Amino acid sequence: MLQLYLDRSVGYREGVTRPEQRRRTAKERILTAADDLFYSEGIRSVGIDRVIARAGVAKGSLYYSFTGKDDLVCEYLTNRHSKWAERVAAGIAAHTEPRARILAVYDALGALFAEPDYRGCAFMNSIGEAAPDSVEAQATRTFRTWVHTLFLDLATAVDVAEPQQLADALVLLYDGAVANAQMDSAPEAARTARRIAELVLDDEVRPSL
Amino acid sequence: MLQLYLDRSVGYREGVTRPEQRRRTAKERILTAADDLFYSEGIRSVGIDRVIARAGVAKGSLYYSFTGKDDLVCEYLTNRHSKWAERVAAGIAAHTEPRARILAVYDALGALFAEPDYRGCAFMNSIGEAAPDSVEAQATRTFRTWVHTLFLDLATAVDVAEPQQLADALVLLYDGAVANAQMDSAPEAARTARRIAELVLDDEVRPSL
DNA sequence: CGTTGTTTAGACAGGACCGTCTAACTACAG
DNA sequence: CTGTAGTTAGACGGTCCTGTCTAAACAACG
Repeated sequence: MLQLYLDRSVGYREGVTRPEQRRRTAKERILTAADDLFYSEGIRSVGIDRVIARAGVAKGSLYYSFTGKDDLVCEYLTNRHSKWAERVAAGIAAHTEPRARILAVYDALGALFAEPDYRGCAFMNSIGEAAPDSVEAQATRTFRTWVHTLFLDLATAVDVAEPQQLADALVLLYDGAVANAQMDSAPEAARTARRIAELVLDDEVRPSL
Repeated sequence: MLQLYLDRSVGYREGVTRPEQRRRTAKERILTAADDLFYSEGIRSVGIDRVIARAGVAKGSLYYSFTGKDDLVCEYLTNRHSKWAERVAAGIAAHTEPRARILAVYDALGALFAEPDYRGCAFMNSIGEAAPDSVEAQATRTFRTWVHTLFLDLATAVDVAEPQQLADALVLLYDGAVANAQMDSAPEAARTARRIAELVLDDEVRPSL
């Protein structure tokens, strides 16, 4: 059940915190603040102090809810993963034909890229400066296996000789769209990827006729 | 002309420094050490002290040759850019037919991915945690314009209705291969990208017949 | 009421990191 | 021989960051 905290904002020295945030738990406020800051400025670039200032929370609350920054980072990435997975699943579920279900992923990318504060894939951004055994690297690995199984499942549903090969191509197009959209601030990359994906599908399906 | 420094390694407390490095200028040693460390562990993850220890050089030498870490980072990225541009240009120059010249870029990627210490695109890695006005961001912007003009030039050489559209697709495949190869440690991504590029070329050229 | 779980403000230690500075030494050019 | 450019070792200050700790308040529940 929801834990409601009464409005204690009266008499508080005001920071960036907006009033609605005040009704939520400290952990929730920390997580949304961390998501904002980590995603827009980078995990290593943002210190604990920035996060708690943004959340309007005491430092003790952070170390009460999380074991440390790594723990917070882990939860940040896990949330990013699950939210995106839900969104993609919803996009896919809107279609029944295997081919349309594949293309729906690129449409989901297009909607993502169109968001004003889009700044690339959180995992791609984190992995560049991360150590191989860091929480970032671990979260990225599970994210990548999700991407691969997603496309392999979708590729297996269409009648094609080598689903793995098709899946590899689709993953590459997915990655290309994401990287392209970030580095060039080019949201139309999703449409380009989708167009090429159709080409690949035509090519993989036709020859078996 | 070359500035030769006599072997002063006698009696030096030994670090990681190998003997051949001792004959080069401090600036050169710093740059190769920085390249090794920045590329393999990330710019922000590697401190000045690590770099000078690896180079076997005094801290003063670094601030004698560079104005600061940013300056070193800038030169590191610039070198990465020019070396890669040379390599790609060499690969392209080996062919005369426009189509083959395009595919040569993906072959160059394949050779790059096959290197044992490949760890992705230095620019993609740096940009994730970089501020919009940082030297990393600036170097990345010039790198990206190089990528775009490269493919646009190549695309214009083939007889196609919309070279820009073809170039966009080729850039996306390039980015996809790079991202894919890094995140999944999958050097075969270059072949996948090449395969799809052939498909795109077939599609863009044929309809005008 | 008292207890337990949650939150606050802030001080503090410890470490990493960047950059400056000094004092001296080496190589080479004039 | 003298001066200049390059180089060295290391100390130092200042900043930032993570994580711990304390003392106190508050909320919910029994």
